[in-house]
Amino acid sequence: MIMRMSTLFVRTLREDPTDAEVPSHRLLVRAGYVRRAAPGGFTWLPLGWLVYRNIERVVREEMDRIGAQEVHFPALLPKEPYEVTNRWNDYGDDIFRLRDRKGSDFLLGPTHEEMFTLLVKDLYSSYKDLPLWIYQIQTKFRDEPRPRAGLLRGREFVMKDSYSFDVDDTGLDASYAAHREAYVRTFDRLGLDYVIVSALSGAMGGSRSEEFLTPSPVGEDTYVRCSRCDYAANVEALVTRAPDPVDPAGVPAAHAEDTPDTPTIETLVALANSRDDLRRPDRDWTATDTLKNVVVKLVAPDGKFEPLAVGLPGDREVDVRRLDAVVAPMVVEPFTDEDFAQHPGLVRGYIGPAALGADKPAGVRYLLDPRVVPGSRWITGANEPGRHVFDLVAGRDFAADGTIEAADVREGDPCPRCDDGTLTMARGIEMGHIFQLGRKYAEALDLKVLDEHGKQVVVTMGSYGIGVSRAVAAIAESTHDELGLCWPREVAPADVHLVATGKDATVFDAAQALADSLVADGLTVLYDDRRGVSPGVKFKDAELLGMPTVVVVGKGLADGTVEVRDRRSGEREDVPVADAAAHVLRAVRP
RNA sequence: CGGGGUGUAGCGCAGCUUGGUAGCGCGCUGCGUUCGGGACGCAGAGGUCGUGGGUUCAAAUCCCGCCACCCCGACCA
Repeated sequence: MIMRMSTLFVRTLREDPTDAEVPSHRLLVRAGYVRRAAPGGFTWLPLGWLVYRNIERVVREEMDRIGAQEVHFPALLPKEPYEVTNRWNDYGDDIFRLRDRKGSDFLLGPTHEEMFTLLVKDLYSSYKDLPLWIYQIQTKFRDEPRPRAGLLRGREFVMKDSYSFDVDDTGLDASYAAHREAYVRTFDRLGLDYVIVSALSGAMGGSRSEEFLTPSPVGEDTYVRCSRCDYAANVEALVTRAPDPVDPAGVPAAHAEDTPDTPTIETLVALANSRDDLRRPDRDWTATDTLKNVVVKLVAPDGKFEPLAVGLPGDREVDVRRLDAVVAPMVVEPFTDEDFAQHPGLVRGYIGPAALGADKPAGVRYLLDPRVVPGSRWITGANEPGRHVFDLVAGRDFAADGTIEAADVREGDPCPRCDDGTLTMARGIEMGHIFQLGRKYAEALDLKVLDEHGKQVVVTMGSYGIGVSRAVAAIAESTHDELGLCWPREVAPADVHLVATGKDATVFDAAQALADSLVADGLTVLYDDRRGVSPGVKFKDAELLGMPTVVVVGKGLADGTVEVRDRRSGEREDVPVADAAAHVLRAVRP
């Protein structure tokens, strides 16, 4: 195929659009790949659509390779299946709901677990039919509170979502592994750098789950990696390494002390170190010795809420993102003055374990950070203004309703998997997510098959997503340079950008002949055949548009040569016209 | 949802304080010159000044509401 710059539906911009902040958004708009059409919605122009389709092709080929079969659902879906699984409510304001003329409720699909489950139920009823892997590449709709960063977070986007159906857990493991392999191959082919991290399954429910993240400063996910082993996790899914339980023998009985004007950890520690009767003989008290109890409100999708107390070492903060991820679909809100007024048992600034727990009068569920192990010794609130308890021992003096992962994660924290590794943090763009759903949807929607003994068994499922439209931006993000876009060969809109410079007709004749020859070899060519456009403009455009190989036919033609450039490395080489086609072919298909 | 900023031609911006003919650069059209790193001259086309209301003889400009975009926070595959 040949595309001519003189007729191509594109307009490159000399200056950056002001509403675009992240590089991929800026460059995709500047280079004429996409245009914003709606809040969180983009129009694909020819070059952008070519990249999009290339990515889609790679994704499709790798799904087909493992034996997944492509289907296609409507985007406009009925409410009922989503009511059965409760997601009509659990998704909250994130789904687009609409009503038809008869008053029936519909939604624009944010994801399709329910529909896939019902489709399989509709057609299959025997273990002999399983495993089954089906997928679609479909536009999804989510009413994001704040679309941002161009294609990276829109309200309308394209996702490849696939679903596996197995009769037992062993089968699910195999399906999961097959998809994981397919994703590895897909992202390798797309030329994306990626990290596979442990993840939470969030609103989807289920157990094992991993995300494919492309490291990027503009990414919205934070992940950790171990400095020694291969542990990697989204911070939301990080499991804290708990210290070993300690023997509390020798710790004095708990005793409450007057600690006036110590509403914060800092003031408490300072006071404890400044008073002879409270000072530790062996060392100073630190924030790590204190047990901070933070109360928040958990709000359910239906608006009902309950208080939750989180107990954690005083040097840690509650990370709302982590807490939120753990309590989904409930959301975390601050515990306000009015809320404290409703719970007189909770003394702001001096809350202690004695008042907390589902079984206590206040009835506040109490969950502990994993670092608060049995036998550990704490300074904490005495539930009276200006008083704290010392030498309160976990397990001996107080208990909680369980543990929770809600404390902030820091660089240098110990690795939860190996003994001497520490964690480093980075940001990434979520490109893919694979998880084992288990039987949640099959149970809710009653998807069962007969096993070999003639018994009804609930099917177990996996769900696997790739952000196809997001990948366009993610690849642009991770491959561009200061000159413009810089596509990997597999996804570039054309193999070769052929630039003819000057006004000499023989140059254009030679360029046309070379273009024809390359096309005959099966390459796609973007040919800058514009007359009267100065060479500088054409070179700048070629760099901005980002085809991997640029061929310049111009002044060298007098000596019988053309120039072949590699967009990424910037290397240039003059080659005889007669060898040009073969040379380019080798560059494109090494 | 809270705080801040911005909406004027396809893109980037000035004009608003102090109300009175809507401007500049790029891009676009025509003619001529130029032709390997975003050329030049001349002549043009193109704008409900985000939107709805208000004040006024008169509103891009002043006042109020709404919408959109960007940033920070909150929230979010």
